[in-house]
Amino acid sequence: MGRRKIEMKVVEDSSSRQVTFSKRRTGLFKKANELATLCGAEIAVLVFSPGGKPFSFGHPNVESIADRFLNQECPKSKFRVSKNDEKAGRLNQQLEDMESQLEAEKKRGLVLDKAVLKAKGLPLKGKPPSFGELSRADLRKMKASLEALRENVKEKASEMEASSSLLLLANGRRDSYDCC
Amino acid sequence: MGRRKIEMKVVEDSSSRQVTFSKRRTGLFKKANELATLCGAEIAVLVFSPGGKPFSFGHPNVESIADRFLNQECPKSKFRVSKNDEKAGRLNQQLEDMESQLEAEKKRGLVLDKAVLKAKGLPLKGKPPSFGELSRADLRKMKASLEALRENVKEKASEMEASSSLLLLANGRRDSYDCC
DNA sequence: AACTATTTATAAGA
DNA sequence: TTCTTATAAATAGTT
Repeated sequence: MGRRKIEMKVVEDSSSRQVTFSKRRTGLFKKANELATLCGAEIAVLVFSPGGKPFSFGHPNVESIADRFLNQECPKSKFRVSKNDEKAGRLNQQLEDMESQLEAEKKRGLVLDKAVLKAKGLPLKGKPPSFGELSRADLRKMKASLEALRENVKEKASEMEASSSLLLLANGRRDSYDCC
Repeated sequence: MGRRKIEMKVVEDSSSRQVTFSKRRTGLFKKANELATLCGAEIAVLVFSPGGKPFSFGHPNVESIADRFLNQECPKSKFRVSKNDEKAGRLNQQLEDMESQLEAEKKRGLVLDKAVLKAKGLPLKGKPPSFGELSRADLRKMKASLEALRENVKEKASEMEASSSLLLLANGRRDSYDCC
């Protein structure tokens, strides 16, 4: 879609590849956002750049979508690639509200308030850890999340939601210790 | 992108919305595939249609992406928690210092005050720590995190969000073994 | 980061 | 639904 048509194969030049990645990732997230907005669809996009850096987009948020998929595709199939599952779920449509809220926050340039508030309330929902070992794992996550925050706090509105997910995980996932 | 430009708001007509969803979902997956192909990126896209039907795209597949995350984002070597170093009281004081420092950063355009307040309250607010060990660990973590925050609060947040997303997915998978 | 020439995606229409 | 086509968007190569 530009001056020339390009072959659909990996871009050899490292520099060009990085540029292409940046442009196309932006485009992909924009498309995802439009689909969510126009159709009231729930969408989550997870991406690892060629350099191994993670990016994501979620509407209304990645976490709920992931949970939803996991819960209904659980029976054996779990996650599969490019399959259209016919199992029906429930349409949750307060997307417009989210949109405008995020838009307002975006203008302020800062969108972590909600993430924080949300994260704050969730730790209580997890199963109470019996031993310090579990909490420590949580805290490790928290540390990681905050370090990430340090590196990266300026963002687009759409990214705020995923942030909350991270904080949520950091604070609430008691069962995550066994992955580290 | 067609005969006419359309408003970026939910398509009211149910039929049209369905058509738009189908077309755009196809387009989104195509874009995701191109990004993966051109840049060697790993991508997962999860979508719930307005009717609640799930669709997904993965390159190479969602699970591998989650696993990849776990392997690189949860190194055991990092974020170790020392057992007993400082007293809770002192940590609290440090947290407060951190808070005021962040307050200064806020004026520079970074709003993390709420994050700090939240973080500060969390350890004390959660389940009453039967073992002081937990509280101290919490505070220690928070302190470290906030120090990091103070250091430098700027970058792209997308990375951390993706991390959370993938973490969630990974955890979700593990959690769902029960019902599979 | 910006800027175009082109290629793509897609809103309407059939 | 699938195809067609006029336009809007995305973006490859360039500055």
